[in-house]
Amino acid sequence: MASSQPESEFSFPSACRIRSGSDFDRVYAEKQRAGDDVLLIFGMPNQLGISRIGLSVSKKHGNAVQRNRRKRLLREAFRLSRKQIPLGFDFVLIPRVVETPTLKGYRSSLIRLTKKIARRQSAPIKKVD
RNA sequence: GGAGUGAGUCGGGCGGUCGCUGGUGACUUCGGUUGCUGGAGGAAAGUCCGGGCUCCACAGGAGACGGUGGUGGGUAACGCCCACCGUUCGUGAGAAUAGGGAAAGUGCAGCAGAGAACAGACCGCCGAUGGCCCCGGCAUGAAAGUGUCGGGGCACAGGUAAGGGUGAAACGGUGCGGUAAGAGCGCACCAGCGGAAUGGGUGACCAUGCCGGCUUGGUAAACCCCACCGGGAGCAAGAUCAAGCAGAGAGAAGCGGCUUGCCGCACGGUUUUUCCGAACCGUCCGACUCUCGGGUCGAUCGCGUCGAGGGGACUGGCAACAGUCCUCCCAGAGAAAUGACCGUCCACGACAAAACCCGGCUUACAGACUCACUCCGUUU
RNA sequence: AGCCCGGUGGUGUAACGGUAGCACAACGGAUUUUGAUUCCGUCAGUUUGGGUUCAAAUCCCGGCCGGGCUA
Repeated sequence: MASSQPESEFSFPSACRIRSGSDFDRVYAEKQRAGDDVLLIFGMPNQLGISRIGLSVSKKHGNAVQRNRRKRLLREAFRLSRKQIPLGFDFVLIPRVVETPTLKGYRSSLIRLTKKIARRQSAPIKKVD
């Protein structure tokens, strides 16, 4: 990802998503996690210089519409908060079962928990301010 | 105006900002950037049927197993749809209907009840006939008695399914005759069953009268019989390419002889060494290279411009639907695209999101609207 | 996404179409100084809606819930 483009700060290209099952398994195997009332996050550093997210929404959240709703809110939260999220990590986001999820809640949890994981990692990480 | 029945349509709108994604054009440092444009449903759902498509299997027939079950149409096909018939429900518009066969055969019916399937006598009724008892007459006899006729009684044999009660169901109903009491025992009408006939209908079936024996029950979503249909699996099907790993063959650097572990020659390495030559070791495995077929991760196709497609008009048909012409191209992802925020309007937005594609069925659903029809009330 | 199973008290399980049993658990009582054990009793169920049948946990058709297999 050394190439630089005039890409908007709020964009969300497909390169920022974890796409393969082996990547998911690696993140789970690292067992670095942080959580609160609305979210549970697994994380580990990658060597890409960019942070990626993967989503895992269980059937407990309801039907396909309810599950899609939560995934979209999480993606939106990530997209709008990319400046505040540490770079160079793979995160797997698992929402907890909540009746009415909100974008605000997901954004604040996402920022707080990803920073928590990044701080915990002893490996040298560069942060965005 | 109220209540309702049936069929159908829609299922938040508009504007802005930031994003995602397919197609296409331009630019490109080949990473992308950018213009235009498309981007969930009536059920996308449940996966209950039917097809297309793909692979596997496959001579034909019968049987087994499974499914369907009024009739006639529609359809690629169906368990779907349309029209009609029968039955049941509703004042009605209409609704529901797995609706072939029980006089092919087998089985089943708890409890209650007297009796439950070519049934049955508990109470009741009768007791004509037979039996027993009493009284009287006559005959016979010396008498006891016996026989016979008449009258009365008992309810013993027995007769009786009209009445009671049980049950989901009790072997037709009403009336007259009949009888000891009764009974389709006889007759009339009604209901039901069977038969042939006439008329209508393609048909299911309907209508009409006639004849028959007087009755032959229920259950096949029990086994079964009859008719018709069905090969199996499913896009995680399947096809192409193919890291890695494993396999086979060949090569580099081995062949020959026989006494089968030795000899001969060839080659490679080490030592001695300028070279030749000599001595020793090796030419076994492994590694390496090439080829081959199979094939995992992954990639591409399947896969969405072309379909049993959508819209419109006309024609045929009661309709489902079919035909002709014109017109349109209308989601295509792959950890999986439609979202977020702001403003604004209103009946404040239900159920719910494609994953190979179609035709149905079933189930969920805030509300809004259209058409046709029925009943009740009011006015004229 | 496709395919395939199952559902009986709180739990584990029985029941040719004919009164839904059994064990454990829970509760109450007796025995015991108390508790355990033992004995007696009580409570509680066919996942749900229809249909067939005189009668359905059972047969048939939908819904709901749970589980499994296929990369």
